[in-house]
Amino acid sequence: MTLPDGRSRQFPGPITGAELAAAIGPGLAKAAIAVRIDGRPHDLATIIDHDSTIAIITRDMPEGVEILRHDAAHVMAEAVKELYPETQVTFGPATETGFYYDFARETPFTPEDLARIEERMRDIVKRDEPIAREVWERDRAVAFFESVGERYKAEYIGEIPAHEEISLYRQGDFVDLCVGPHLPSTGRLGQAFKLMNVAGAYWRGDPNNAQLQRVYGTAWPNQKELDQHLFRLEEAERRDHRRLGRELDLFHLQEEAVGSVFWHPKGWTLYRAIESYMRRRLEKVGYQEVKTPQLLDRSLWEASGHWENFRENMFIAESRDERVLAVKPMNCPGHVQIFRNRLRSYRELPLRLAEFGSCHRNEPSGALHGIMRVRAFTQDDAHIFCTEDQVTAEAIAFCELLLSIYRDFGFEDVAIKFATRPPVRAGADATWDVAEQNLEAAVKAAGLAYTLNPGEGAFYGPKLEFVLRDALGRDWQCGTLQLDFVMPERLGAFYIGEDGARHRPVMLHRAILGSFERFIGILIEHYAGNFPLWLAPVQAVVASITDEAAAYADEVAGELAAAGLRVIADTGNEKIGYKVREHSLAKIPVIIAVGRREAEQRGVSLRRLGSPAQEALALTDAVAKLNAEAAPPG
RNA sequence: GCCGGCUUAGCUCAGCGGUAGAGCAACCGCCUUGUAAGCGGUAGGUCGUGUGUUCGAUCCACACAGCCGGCACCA
Repeated sequence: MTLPDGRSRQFPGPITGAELAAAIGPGLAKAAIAVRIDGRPHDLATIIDHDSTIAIITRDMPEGVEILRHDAAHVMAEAVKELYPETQVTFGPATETGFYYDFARETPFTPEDLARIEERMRDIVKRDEPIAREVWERDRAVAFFESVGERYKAEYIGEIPAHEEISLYRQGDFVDLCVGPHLPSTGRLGQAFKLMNVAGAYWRGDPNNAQLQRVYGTAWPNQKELDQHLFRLEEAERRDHRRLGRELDLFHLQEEAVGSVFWHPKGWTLYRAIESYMRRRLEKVGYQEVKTPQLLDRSLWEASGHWENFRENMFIAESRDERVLAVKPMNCPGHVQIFRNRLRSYRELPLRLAEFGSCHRNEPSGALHGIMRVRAFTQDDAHIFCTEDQVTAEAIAFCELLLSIYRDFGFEDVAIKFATRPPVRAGADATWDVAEQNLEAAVKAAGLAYTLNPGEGAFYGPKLEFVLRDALGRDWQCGTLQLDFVMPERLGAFYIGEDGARHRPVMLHRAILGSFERFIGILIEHYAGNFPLWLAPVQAVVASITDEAAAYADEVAGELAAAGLRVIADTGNEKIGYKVREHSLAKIPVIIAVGRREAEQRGVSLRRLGSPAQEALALTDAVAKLNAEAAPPG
């Protein structure tokens, strides 16, 4: 047996994973929950009867935690079957932070049911029931599950490929179809789990199927990690952009404009700070800003293919002469109109048209979420018209721009996904071959690592999806780069080449922030509302300590404002401690206190959000210093 | 859109078949203040909307809307 450290051990005959772990050491035997044999995970009870590469999987390894969570799902299913025998079990996998199990049941589970189920799960863990794997003959397994009324399980067996084993796992009186591996016994799960909530979920993810009851839980190797996870959830709640949006007076939402944001002065200041930053970054690298109509005739959407693919999600309007118009759900057809409005020469390529494009999409009501998923939003959209030869250079330049901009917003960790042709699409397969090859070559040329996201491309082309990781470790897909050979053809875009003939341009659809609304939501949560100085809606407050200093406070605020800072004066009749608290809660980055002393010396006392330290400065120095600090990056 | 839950003052939340309460915020006054809550007072609600049951509904039932958690969707 070859072990992970490269050493090998000899055994006289076949041995189980558990015995192997025990042979290595008692500590390992205790922590062991499964064994990896020649790269594949198995139960500890698996008999190893040939020379193999072996690794013991312990409960603190990522692979081990996944098994633990999968077992938690099984224990939950056992608990549910004991408490509610009429319930059918379906699927119950591990997730990122826990597990779920989908149950088929007439009456939905209530929160009280969850408490009962969780209690019973703890009993089952205490019972420490052995978990045993059995391989069954296919027909017998189907007959068995049908006989016990588990129709979903029986149906699923029929879809397991013929060459695969049908394995069942038995714990106590509960038997479940499962590939495993699993723990040796229910006691090994431990008690560091918790049921979280119930939700509806379609059988096999298909809305045409029955809706099942999905019970979510979280599970960890030990209580400490469970507690940490629950604390992270609380932290996420504290940072929730809907909560901070209200507390910081950034925006609100209301029934009369579902899915649209009412931006308040502070929120709009933040929005404009981001917009002007983006505008400057784009101009520097050769984009030209445009603005295209909100309403465009139906015929254009038919030509682009959007009418066919997204009709249900478009807002439709009618003009008085009975033309049918759609409120634009995206900007590309508009940009193509600008491109094809006159003859274009190859000398103009690459032509980069950018728009802070205000779009409307009639999203299903259940999809809406704060300002992250809305019906009215603005994209930092642009379309690059270029030749096939220019694709790689444009793609590399775009990736560099995107990563640099993400860094400026405090996102260092960015993953890339490569999304290939979807099942329903426009354009010939040969066109897709070329597009996918080009995009793959481009991302490789940019020297960036990516993972494949098969079948997730846009209907007109493959795409790169840029996923950033926030301060809480959550992933958000924001940027995109899409390579499109289809739209230029459908909308009749061409340019005159060096040879004097007409050629089709390639179109790159690209966005960095995605939507302003969503990106601002992400920023709020990433920074927990503590924006860096250049983004803070109010950058500084000048608070007077006594009435005597009020006039001077106004003067200081005036000087800072004249230097271009966003500043307010607080000359109200409150103690300085009260003012510091109020403005700290409002997350204003700089609080400047001025009393009689400062007024006499023309100085300020400066304090940063989150720190009790005070800094005494001359007014002129403070203005220069803050002004320099508040300069946007890039 | 689907499943489930929720909806009481600006916010956070009590409450109950006999038409409502707290804290914070707001407003007014006193205090003239030195770095995360000084003190006192005042005002504030068609209990999401509609229909029904009832002598009487914020409370019970039904419908609708919005929101929340998921699912599905995301050009």
